[in-house]
Amino acid sequence: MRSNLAKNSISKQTIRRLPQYLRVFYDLHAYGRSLVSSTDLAAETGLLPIVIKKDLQAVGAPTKLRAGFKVAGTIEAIEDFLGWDNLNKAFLVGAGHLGSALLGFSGFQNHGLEIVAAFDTNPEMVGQEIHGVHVYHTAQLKSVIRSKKLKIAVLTVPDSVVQGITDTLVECGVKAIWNFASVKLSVPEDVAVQQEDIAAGLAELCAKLKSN
Amino acid sequence: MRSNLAKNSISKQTIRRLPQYLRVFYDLHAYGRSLVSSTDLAAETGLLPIVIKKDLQAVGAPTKLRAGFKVAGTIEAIEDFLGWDNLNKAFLVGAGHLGSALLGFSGFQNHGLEIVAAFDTNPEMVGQEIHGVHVYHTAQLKSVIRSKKLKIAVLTVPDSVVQGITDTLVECGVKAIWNFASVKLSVPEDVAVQQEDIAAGLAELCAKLKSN
DNA sequence: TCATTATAGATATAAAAATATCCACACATC
DNA sequence: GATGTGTGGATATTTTTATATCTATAATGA
Repeated sequence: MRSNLAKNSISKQTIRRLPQYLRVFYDLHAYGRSLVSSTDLAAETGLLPIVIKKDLQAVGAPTKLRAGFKVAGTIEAIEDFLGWDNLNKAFLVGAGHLGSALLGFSGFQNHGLEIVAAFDTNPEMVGQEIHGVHVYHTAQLKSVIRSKKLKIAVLTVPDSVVQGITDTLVECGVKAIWNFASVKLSVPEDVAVQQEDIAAGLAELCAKLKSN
Repeated sequence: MRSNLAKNSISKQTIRRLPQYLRVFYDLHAYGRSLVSSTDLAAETGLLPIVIKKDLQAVGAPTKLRAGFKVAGTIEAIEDFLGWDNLNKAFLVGAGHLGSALLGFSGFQNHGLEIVAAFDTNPEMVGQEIHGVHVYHTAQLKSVIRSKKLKIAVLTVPDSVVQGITDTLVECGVKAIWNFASVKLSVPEDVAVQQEDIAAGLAELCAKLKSN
């Protein structure tokens, strides 16, 4: 029951490394470098040259023979692959600690994401601006999503309410959900969900610590 | 050049799923369930029964034949594996947006982590308490770490300063670093580093969105 | 008592990802 | 001009991870 779209078979791990490459290439570009080899990139990132070669090859990064990858062209290739060449409008539900932190993370501008609205149920929040983003009451979700035609949601709400909110979002035509709650979401097949679990990284760290 | 400690060969992916299992098992325990089958867990988590079986088997979770996994015993097994049965004292450097959000995340108490100090250079922050945690000036890093004998660091500082701070930490005997900055850290072999990259998840979401 | 059934356990297979090896090329150096 | 060298490209291999299949077991219920 897998996706029968070939989807060019670019691996999940490769995709997760792309932002890292992008940051390095931005730096190189700012420094005026026009070419960079996979061995140089390896020194910078801690990855193996072969991994880098294959990853960049996978997104069609342009090269110059015997000289490495073209910096400007590779940035374009990665941004194009991820759809980060244009800003996608998104909204955030749950303007608590984590939500506010995400709103304050200016880095999203470099990552194709522009958060244009936030929602919360806390009366003290509603009507405020957090880092320049207006906070609506969650009751207004439907009308705002529909009027602004938003398709991408960032969820930083408590576990207990996240499925209910998700159902509303799906109803409004939202097609991508970035979920920071620790609950698996039920959504139709055509809605993309990315589950974040902060504890997963901590577990990894603890396991490493133990084995040292 | 791989780790020649056999380290029981428990996979990284399995480790990353353990917190998810732990949450479900806490719930089951709270509801009074004493046994649960992998098929029930599959329905709850969205994972395949076979994955769950192998993961729990890997940490030595106790079972009852034909009836499933023992809830209380499995909690113990996972907590024991991750070292989450005791609270490990940790500290946080960089009490900005993300840092404050992490300090406010009470969930760490369930994840073996107790943040007992925070550090920042912002004079407005220093001396304050954020969610009950005292904020010291970063200049006091060495003395506080040494007097409290802290071994685990959470870094939510800007990319530009993270390596410098890391060097100080290593000098003070810190053995585990959870790094939220987007920079690969250079540390001695005996220091465990877990790199978090928020953009990796976003990249995954964007790729999924594209292929739908 | 006996067949049925749902379970973890064990083993086997498949898929994904990482890594190694070799090659043709164009630049630098002499 | 010749030659050595570092590059991405292509291919092959190994390792890791996910998934499928089969088995013995013990509770259940007729």
